[in-house]
Amino acid sequence: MSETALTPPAEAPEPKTLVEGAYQRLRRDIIEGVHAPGEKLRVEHLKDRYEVGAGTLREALLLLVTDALVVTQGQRGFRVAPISIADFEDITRTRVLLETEALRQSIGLGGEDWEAGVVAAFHRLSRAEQRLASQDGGTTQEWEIRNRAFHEALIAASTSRWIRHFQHILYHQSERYRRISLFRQPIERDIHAEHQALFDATMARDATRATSILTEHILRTLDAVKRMPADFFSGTGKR
Amino acid sequence: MSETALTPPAEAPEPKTLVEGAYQRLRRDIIEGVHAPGEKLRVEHLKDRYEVGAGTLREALLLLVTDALVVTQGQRGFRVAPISIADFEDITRTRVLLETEALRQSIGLGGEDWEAGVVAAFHRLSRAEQRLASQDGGTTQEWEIRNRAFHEALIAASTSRWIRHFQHILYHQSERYRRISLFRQPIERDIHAEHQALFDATMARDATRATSILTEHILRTLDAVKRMPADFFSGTGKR
DNA sequence: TCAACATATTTTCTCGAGATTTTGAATTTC
DNA sequence: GAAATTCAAAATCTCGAGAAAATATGTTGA
Repeated sequence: MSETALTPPAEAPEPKTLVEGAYQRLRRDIIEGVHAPGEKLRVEHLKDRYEVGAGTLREALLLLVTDALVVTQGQRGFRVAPISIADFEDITRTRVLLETEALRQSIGLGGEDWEAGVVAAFHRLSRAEQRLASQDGGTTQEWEIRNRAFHEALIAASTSRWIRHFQHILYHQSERYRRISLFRQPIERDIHAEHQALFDATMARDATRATSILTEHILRTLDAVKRMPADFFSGTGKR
Repeated sequence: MSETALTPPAEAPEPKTLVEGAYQRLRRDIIEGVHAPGEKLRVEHLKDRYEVGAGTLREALLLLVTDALVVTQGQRGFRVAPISIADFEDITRTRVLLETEALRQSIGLGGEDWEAGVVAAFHRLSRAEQRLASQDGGTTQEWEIRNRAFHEALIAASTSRWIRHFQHILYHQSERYRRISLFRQPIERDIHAEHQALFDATMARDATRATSILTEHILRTLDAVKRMPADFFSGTGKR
């Protein structure tokens, strides 16, 4: 049994339909910057790249509106959602608000299954970080997936579907920015230390300390992006 | 110049396209319970009612997925999002989390324009409540619209687009439940008193008191729904 | 040289029909 | 009688072409 079978693919829930398939590939391409922020998404053009009909691609784009990765207005087609420092600051602070609340709930309510999930996710992430540090075949994409899995495991025991839903959306959003910041300034060693501290506080059921660490942890990425050249965001995809 | 021209219709931003038109009408029908929670939404059936093509209606349904008023899975079509007491409790508590934070920001940052907006919205709401109390041509729908306008005016000065976005979604959700509770137990006189207290605390820039009142105010609807017969939620639209 | 207008091209939006899949009923088998 | 299988009906998903709108281009006149 392969590893991907044990890990219900957090990213790819097996596309049951052409629309879902196009949706997933489009989403990944937008997050990875293949389609630049603000860029116009012409249906006729894209239907070749993703090998589906025009109507099908339109539906996929409509689904991306749900994730706020694509915007559409009136009769003027689709466009990749623009990015800006102000937007990322907003995303980050809202994420802190939701994710700390969810973590607080998890620590208060989580049972053994939740604990086991956190331990497993932390272990996986740690291994990926080791591999990344030693240049031993570790990929950023692998780390990205396991990082999200860890964050989601932390809040998995939250009773609030809605908080988890919104947190999911915001995580996708910040992924776009994180990718930019990593491009300039590769992963630093102390991210693992942050994760370790977060893990320890969580397992000790110390909600105050855990949420505090989580807040710092999330805000740190904001600082990294803030330090980037300001014109980085206005360069592409206008008009 | 009519009143609706001055008030950029918070509900109907002028459908520029058939999809948007069908989307708006469908959304209203779902919120009003024309399509019961859990009910299957057959495209062939609905395209007659809304007088659009099948593909167009599909796109409208996809847009409703964004608002989480419609759910879709794999190859099994569309369905009105189900409701439950647990879900409403979740919605309400998440709303409290977001809306109090947004109100706190507004009170801290809001300028004269924001104040003027709050005053105007409160005035409109008060008049609607007077009319409703005196049976003088006041409609519940009018009250509903102005109630939302008031709540949105309160947090209009928040810097967070994302919080406002999520709050907007949750408000639509709770509208479905509120409609049910009003059906059983009509508006009580003290709702106006709550609004008055909330208004006063906000204008006094007392963030602590204002958020406290807002929390109570929102939770009160939850209590009303909780007191309803439990089988109210499982009655319709199964399978 | 610039602005305003009219035209042409591109793009979006909309629709109906065909291919797949799911659902439901009837039949068969244990 | 209940479970499994088979077959028919219904519904979803998908596609390409035509109508409407927006954008780009070219022309005319001051």
